[in-house]
Parts: sequence; structure tokens; C-alpha cells
Amino acid sequence: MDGYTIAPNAGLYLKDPAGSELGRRIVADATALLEQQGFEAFTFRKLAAAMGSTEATMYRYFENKHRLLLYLVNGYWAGLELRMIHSFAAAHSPEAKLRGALALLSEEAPAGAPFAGVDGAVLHRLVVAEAPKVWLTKEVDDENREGFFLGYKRLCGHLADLIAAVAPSYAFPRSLAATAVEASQAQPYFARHLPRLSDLPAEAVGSDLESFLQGLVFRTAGASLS
Amino acid sequence: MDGYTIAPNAGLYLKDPAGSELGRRIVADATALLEQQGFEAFTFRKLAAAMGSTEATMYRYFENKHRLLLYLVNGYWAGLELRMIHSFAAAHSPEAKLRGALALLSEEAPAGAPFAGVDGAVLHRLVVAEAPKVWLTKEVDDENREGFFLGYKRLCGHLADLIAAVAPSYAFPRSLAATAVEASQAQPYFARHLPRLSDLPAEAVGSDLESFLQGLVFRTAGASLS
DNA sequence: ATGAATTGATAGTAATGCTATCGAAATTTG
DNA sequence: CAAATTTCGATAGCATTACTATCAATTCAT
Repeated sequence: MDGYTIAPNAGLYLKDPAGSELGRRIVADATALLEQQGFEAFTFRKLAAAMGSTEATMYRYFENKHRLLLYLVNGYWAGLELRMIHSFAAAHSPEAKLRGALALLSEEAPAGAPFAGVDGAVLHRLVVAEAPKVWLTKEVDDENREGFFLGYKRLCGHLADLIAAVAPSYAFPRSLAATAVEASQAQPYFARHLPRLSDLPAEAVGSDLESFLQGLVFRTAGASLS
Repeated sequence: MDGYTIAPNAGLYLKDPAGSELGRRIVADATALLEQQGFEAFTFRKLAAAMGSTEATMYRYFENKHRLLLYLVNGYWAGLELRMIHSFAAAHSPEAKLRGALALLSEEAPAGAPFAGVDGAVLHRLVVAEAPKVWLTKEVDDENREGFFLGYKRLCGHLADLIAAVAPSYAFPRSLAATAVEASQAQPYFARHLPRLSDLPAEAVGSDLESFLQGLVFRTAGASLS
């Protein structure tokens, strides 16, 4: 957020949307429209119409809507990583860092949005509902080679490192980290839409989610909980 | 499989594909083509061409490709539930049942396919790669009301019941059950395509996945591992 | 054997994803 | 300040997709 920026976004756009007013409006309006319509129903035509521009212009910034979604999702993860790193400064033990990281994952309405003019809660809902579609495609391997998933991998990496630090003998720190992050996204969604798949309340999930995640990670890794 | 069948598939088709030779071929060929092309690139036209029939005929069995996918995914889960229930007969304690259930979840190439002429391993890969798309849509709530996710909810329900039996004081049995099932699907995918998100080997994931899941569930719930 | 259901064949429509061209406006550069 | 370049809006167009409709041939049930 401040000063240095983690930007694993290169290659995701044709023209950097952060570099122009129009580009920033595309990102902001796209986030809102994507969240409201869902990825399948979202089109560049609708987006252009909604912001009084044209389809061709959208294609000048992003190759297609899949890349646009990837850009947004990546920005979300990069923002989360930044806040996570920031939170590490206040913690002194790896246990405390891990606890803080899991608390961050449990926030439904992240404070600072990584994009200007984008509501953090809306972006969060968008990511929860659409992010898996970003890697569940036949192009995963190509896109992974191009570094399009670095944001997510780095976020999980921090968590995995902390788990390994807290419980050096645990055999699956990366799997556990990824599982916890996935659960932090899936559980609130299930709580709201498929409540039989969750014990969390449909709303104000935050604190329950946090204690679920803490238990999941600390106990599985074999470290005591504080 | 034998005798009584769990069939939460009503409403997913326009005409029961299990009731005709053509219908069964549609299901079998669709599974193969979906797995090979991915949901986005898959079309009823291609399917019809591949099996020497016509697009219109596909639409006589399924409203659209989303419903078809739902039908396949549901069948997969129903089949898994059946094998799980079957495995319970051999186990005597809830611990043993839970352990057996997690072992089943770790199989990459399930033995008995729920559809005639469908390779279990192919269906498994299809479900891993496409299943989340089935509930990550704007129509979740409607489709949930129509019972389209019963297969998955029941499967997770069995697991949650066992967790609750094994660790009655644990607060999040359902969340843990769903998280374990999700991880059983996501981890092999990550191992193969985004290996930094997993500690499992890219292939022959089975036994490592099983020990990861066992640890995840038993230790989180607070029961000892056998 | 006859009526009903099933399928194939073909056509057609609206929407989607994407590319191309052109000129006006804005911005940069010399 | 003028010229060159980039940016953007406007419009058109095309192949594909998702889906519906119609009709005749065939199969199936009674």
C-alpha cells in the first residue's frame, strides 16, 4: 500500500489500467458489475454501456474478461499479502504472526482496497464467488508459467512458512496453508448459500470463522493454541 | 449400485438419460468430452457431432450444459456416498468409519462408476476440475431450493455426523467436513498444476493425501489418530 | 396396424466474443 | 506553437454459442 508495491500483474493487461483515469474507472466499474452479474453473465459490452464507453475500449485494456478477472483477483491477493506483511511487524513470535494472518483471512470487509474507487467488501465477495474459476481452466499450466497466480501462491507461501516455523515437524505445511485459505473463502459462501456445509452463521461470520481457522491450523500442525 | 439407489437427480434432466440407450450414451460421451475440453469450451454441438447425433436431441435430455454437469457431478457424489455407506458396514467404531470415509475420499480412480460406460478416473478428474463451478453461480439459491446439491450435502453430512460422534465437543463438525472434502478435491489439482500450494507429489497422490486428511480431521476435531 | 413418442435434419434468432477501421480529441514532442 | 502520436468513441462486421422451432422418418407400445 505504501511505497513499494507488490505487482504480480504484469502481462494481465494490454494497457496498464492503473495508468489512466479511464483505466481506473474500468477496474472500478468492472468490479461492481462482475460482482452483481456474476462472471458468466458479465460482458465487455455491458460494462462499456454501464460506464458510457465502448466495447472496443475495454478490449484495449484487457484481452478478455478472464484476464480482467485475474487482474482483479490478483490485486485482491496482493493487497491481502501487503496487509499481512504489515501485520507481521507488530507480532514477535511466529505463533503471533500466524494468529494475525488467520485473523486477516477472516475479515469479510477488508479495510484498504487495492484499487482506487473499489469497495473492499464488494471486491471480497467477488473474489469469494469467482476466484476458483480463475485456475479451474484448461489454461492453468500456461497461465501459471506466465506468473498469473503469483499473488495467490505468495500469500499461501507466507502462511506455509509460518506453519513450518511453528511446527517444524509437520509434514504438510503448504497443503494446510492452501486448505486454510480456501476454507476462509468457501466457508462464508457456504454459510450463506449452502448452510448445511457450515457451522458458521449466515452473517457476521467473522469471529466464528477465525476460531474455526485457528483450530484448523494450529491443531492440525500440532502446535498449541496460544 | 445394488438395489436401492440414492437419486437426488430429479429435476436435473428433461428426459431421464438413464432410461434409454441414447441417453446413456449422451452421459458417457459427455463425460469424456467435458473432461477433455473443459466446461467452457464444451458445447452441445460438439457433443452431438462427436456421437453422430444432433444438438436438438441433446436439448431434449438436458436444458443446458450447466444442468448436464450438475447431473454428472451429482451422480459422482451419490456414487461416493453409496460406497461410503457400504464401507461403514465393515467398521465398528465411529473412528474406524471416519477413517474409512477419508480413505475413500483419497482415491483418485474410484472403482465403481455411477454411470454405465463411464471411466471412474475420468469422472473423478471432471469433478475435481469443474464441480465448484456448479455452485459458484448467481443461481445457487434457486438451485439449492430445488435440491440440486443434495448429493454433496449428504456426503458432507455423513462426514460431519462421524466427526460429531468422534469429538462431541468440537464446535465446527460441518465446516470441518466440508473443508476436508474440498481439500480432497483441491489438493490433487494443486499438486499437479500449482505445486507450490501443496506438499503432495504430482502423481500417485493417494496415500499422502490420505494421511494429510486424517491429520486434518482427527487433530482438528481433537480426537487421537487411532 | 395404428397412434404416440423418439430422433434426425434443417433452419433460424439473439447474444457473445472478438477484430477492424476511421476520425475526433487529447496529449506529447520538437 | 505546430506537428506527430496516442487515445478513445463510433460503427461495422464475423464466427461461434445457446437455444427454439418445425417437420418428416422411424421406432415403440397396444
